[in-house]
Amino acid sequence: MNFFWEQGYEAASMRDLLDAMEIGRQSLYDTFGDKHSLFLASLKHYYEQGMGSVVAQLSAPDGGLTAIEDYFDGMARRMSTKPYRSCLLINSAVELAPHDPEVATIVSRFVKNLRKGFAKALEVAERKGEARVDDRDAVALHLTNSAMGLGPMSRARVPYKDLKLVAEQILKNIRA
Amino acid sequence: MNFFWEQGYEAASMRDLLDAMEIGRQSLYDTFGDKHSLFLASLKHYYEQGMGSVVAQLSAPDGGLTAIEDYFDGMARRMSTKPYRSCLLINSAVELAPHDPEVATIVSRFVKNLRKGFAKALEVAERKGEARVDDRDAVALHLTNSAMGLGPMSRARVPYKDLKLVAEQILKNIRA
DNA sequence: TTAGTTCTTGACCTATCGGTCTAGAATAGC
DNA sequence: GCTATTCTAGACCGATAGGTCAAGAACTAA
Repeated sequence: MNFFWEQGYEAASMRDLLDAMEIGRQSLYDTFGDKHSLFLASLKHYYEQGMGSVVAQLSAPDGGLTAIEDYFDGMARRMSTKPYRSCLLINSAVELAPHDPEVATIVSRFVKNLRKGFAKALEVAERKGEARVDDRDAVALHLTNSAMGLGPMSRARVPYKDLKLVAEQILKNIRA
Repeated sequence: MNFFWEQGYEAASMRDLLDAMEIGRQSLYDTFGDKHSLFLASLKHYYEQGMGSVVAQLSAPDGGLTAIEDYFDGMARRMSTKPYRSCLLINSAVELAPHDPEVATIVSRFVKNLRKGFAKALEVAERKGEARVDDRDAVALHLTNSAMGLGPMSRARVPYKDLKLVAEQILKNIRA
């Protein structure tokens, strides 16, 4: 997963992956079948063990604006650590989704969940009086778009301080 | 250029490129050298003949808010036309920039110019009384991030009406 | 101890990758 | 009409891609 995350799908050769995983060739093929299946397993793992819980925290009943802030701060920080890997789901959306239906399905589900998460967080924030938005769904969509933007930004080597500035600006726009 | 734009760098084989370009194999190698040089030529062409002028229009002395609006509307529209190609510069940032210094340089220059363009448009908008922003550079950065977000969004098949909604929301945030 | 399973090693396979070479066809300039 | 350059067609190249096979090593359980 980490290797695909850094290198992308096509640029990661099975040789490199085997070296990185430090297992035997046959073990890998016995366990995962082929490269594409291995990638799908990686992407699902990333989603379920990684981003899934991060997205889920947006829907926390006591989250609200803090949950949104944590999301963007966390993303900005993760995006800016040593190997600039961006986010595997965003990378996959760009590189593979157009000609890989299975990847497209996973990516699409992620985007929908993220959008729902933001909508929920906004709802809580409104109830707590932290935010005031006229069209909650449109704002949730805008937040989703901003989240996706951080991927290309980090790969373009935009430094942490600027990503942090983006995160602050996003929050400023919805804060009451 | 169009083929790379749709398929990405690695996924586009020289065979496919030759078919798409409808020229002889040797003509291509004589003219461009190799695949990587061909790609760089494509990316530069895309930048100079395509995005360059779009970005430049942001700095138009009479642009202001309208220029920003046109930029996002245009992007949303272009992103949503038949083959969902996103933007070649954003695609390249994600797929290649981390391990391709030459691509990284072009992409980085693009991001900087886009940011400057937004800053200039905001300056004009403020002077015309169309917008009021507290930290112009931070807002420009935020707009840049939003622009980058449209790439992954379109590749994730988010429909036009939603991208349009994102564009409207962006404008709403800076309008006076 | 021993039988059965799992893991590792590395030789091996075919297909395709990017790229070269050559010889003929077309197209220019004069 | 002739020469020189450019383009095309397609055979060809080594390297490497993803993937298979077979045999031995290591571990597990009774």
